[in-house]
Amino acid sequence: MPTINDVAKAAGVSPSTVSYVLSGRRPISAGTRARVQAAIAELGFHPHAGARALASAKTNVIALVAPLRVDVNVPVIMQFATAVVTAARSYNHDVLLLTKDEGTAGLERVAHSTMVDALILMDLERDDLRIPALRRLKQPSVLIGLPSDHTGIACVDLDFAAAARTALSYLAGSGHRRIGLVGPSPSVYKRQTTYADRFLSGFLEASVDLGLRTVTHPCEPGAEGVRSCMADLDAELDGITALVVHNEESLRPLLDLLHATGRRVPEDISIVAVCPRDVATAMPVQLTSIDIPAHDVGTLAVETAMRLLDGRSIEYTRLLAPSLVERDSCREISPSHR
Amino acid sequence: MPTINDVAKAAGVSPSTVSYVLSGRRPISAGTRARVQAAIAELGFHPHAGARALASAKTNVIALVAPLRVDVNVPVIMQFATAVVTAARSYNHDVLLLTKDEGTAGLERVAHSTMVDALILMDLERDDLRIPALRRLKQPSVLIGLPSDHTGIACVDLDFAAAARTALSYLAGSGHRRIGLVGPSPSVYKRQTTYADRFLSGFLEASVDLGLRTVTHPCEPGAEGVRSCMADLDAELDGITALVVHNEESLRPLLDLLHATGRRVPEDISIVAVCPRDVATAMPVQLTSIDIPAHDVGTLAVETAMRLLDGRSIEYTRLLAPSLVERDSCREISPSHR
DNA sequence: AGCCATCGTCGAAGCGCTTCGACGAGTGAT
DNA sequence: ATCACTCGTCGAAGCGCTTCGACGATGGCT
Repeated sequence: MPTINDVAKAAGVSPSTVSYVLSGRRPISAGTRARVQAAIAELGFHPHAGARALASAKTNVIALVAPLRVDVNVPVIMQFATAVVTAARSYNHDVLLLTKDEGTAGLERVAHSTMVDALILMDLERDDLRIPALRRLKQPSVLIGLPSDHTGIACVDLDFAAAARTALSYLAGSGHRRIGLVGPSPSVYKRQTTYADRFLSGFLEASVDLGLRTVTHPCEPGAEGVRSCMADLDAELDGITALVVHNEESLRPLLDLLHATGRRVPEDISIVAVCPRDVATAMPVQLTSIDIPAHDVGTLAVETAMRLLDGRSIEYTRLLAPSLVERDSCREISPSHR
Repeated sequence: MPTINDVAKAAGVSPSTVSYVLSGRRPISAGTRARVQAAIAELGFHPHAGARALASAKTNVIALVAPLRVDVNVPVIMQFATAVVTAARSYNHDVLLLTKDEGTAGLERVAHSTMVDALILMDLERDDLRIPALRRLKQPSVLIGLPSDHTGIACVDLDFAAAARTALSYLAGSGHRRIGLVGPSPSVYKRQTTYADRFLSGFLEASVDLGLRTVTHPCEPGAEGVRSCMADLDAELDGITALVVHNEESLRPLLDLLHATGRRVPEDISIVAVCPRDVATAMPVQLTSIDIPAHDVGTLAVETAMRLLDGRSIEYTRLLAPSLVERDSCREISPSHR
């Protein structure tokens, strides 16, 4: 492996000049620059990352802390990760992948040993223990999610409350008055993942504002979970004409159940799903849905981290506006039936 | 951030002694060790990763190159990644996540700049362009997959040929004589992902050996793809009594189709799936399946990398034996019907 | 008693890069 | 012609760690 000294000799300049060519931090004449670049190319020189980190106090690496359980929301996690890696690369950074399992200790390990310049975390809980730890780090962090006490920490997420409102006002606009919410699984609530709460409160508020009769229920995974969730919803409110489904995993079994029980979508019951676009379109009925913009959120998280790193101003809380796409799972209720 | 010098002063020893306490490479008296450790704890000292990498020529980081497209096999990718990260941590290593999109350039970048000690790649193609590049790196690499020319490079994977044989001989053992293969999507074949080929040739060989009538077809994703795949299979061979499905995405639509066309599983048609356990059990009919042991493969890949790193011997090609788990999607054909 | 190993510790030399201050050579204004 | 800059380059210091050789102190042998 050639070093910067080898390059310097080959180009007939000093090592510092090579460094300045690389970084552009000082003016270098066109001729010198060309010679240096030629030498770099010829020798196949790549600066040693460790040496660089040591001398410059920057690693050009960001940590991504992901929940690598298999249980939850795998495709969404994957989309976040993809977006983060891609965006990071576009800023000439790499991504160190940590599991949420390592908890606070993992964050401190990579931060204290100066392996990363910044951290991006996903799957935050309401009172996430990692937050106080994050505050103590010298590296900035960006959260994908919105825990309760996030003062001074950058947060990026879909505006789930607005998403719930959007879903309801869309349905209300089509004449629906009796609407059920198929929520995430109880374990998501138990884990206090905040998007569940935010969606739920948005849902409840909007249902008051719009004067709707609504009923909500978490939904265990699997066919049995869906069956009992639907049974509960139906028991608590009859004449339900629409469902809002905030539970990717249950979408499929739910459609199966409705089919099996002879409730046609959208003729007998309308559905608005909250899920990634491709999940909505992979169903036998193309679902009208509110997208979870994982790509945008991931990209924005990286962008925010970069701004933080070079001291530019940021908005500490960025909740992306939901967008609803109409497909084939909703129908208008004619005024006579309202 | 305290440095090793601060620790040395606090403990009243030289920096090198601290280093030896940390690394254990030279004997240190119990008393000294205790004082040093106390100083480390008190100051909250964490060695600077860059400095370490520079001085020791080791980063304790391995690269994981994953296909971060959304299109293929997301849960399996995720399981590999999880296993790799977890295993790496157990060897005190971290994981740098790269996308396959970066191609050869990405590998060279992280390798030449000494960001990683070893590389693990997944989703290899038959004549993967990255292999020659890998050979030129000073860091060792481990492949999850089995490209055609892999001499001198460690490979780990499920033995897909054996998996196909296992599936067929299981079905043959239950009296099935006419069997269809629902293969991966054409794009997987086009990409020359080798597991598809290996499974297919295992399938064809075994069908000859066992004297079966078989027919095979790739399967486009989605309901339409499944429909046309089944139509082709039925057209080319009538009286099919069993299907082997080597296509996770199609499992669900396939079951729907069979249901819709009145073919009951397993009464009218038996199914053996090749997919992760949890996919097999998430279906309305619990599927008899051959597991894709992503966790084992990922762990083994890391283990192999570690052996390579400390110069221990390895087996260059490790194909894990398939294991078939019986569930509810197969039935025995009575001799009179054969 | 004398010798050789071994043990435990230290000092110093790097590892490869960035960055700061310095300095000669141009440039424009006076 | 002179001064004051700016431009382009260099040299050296230093980032925080590992590791090699050296060396005094012990201890087990003969």
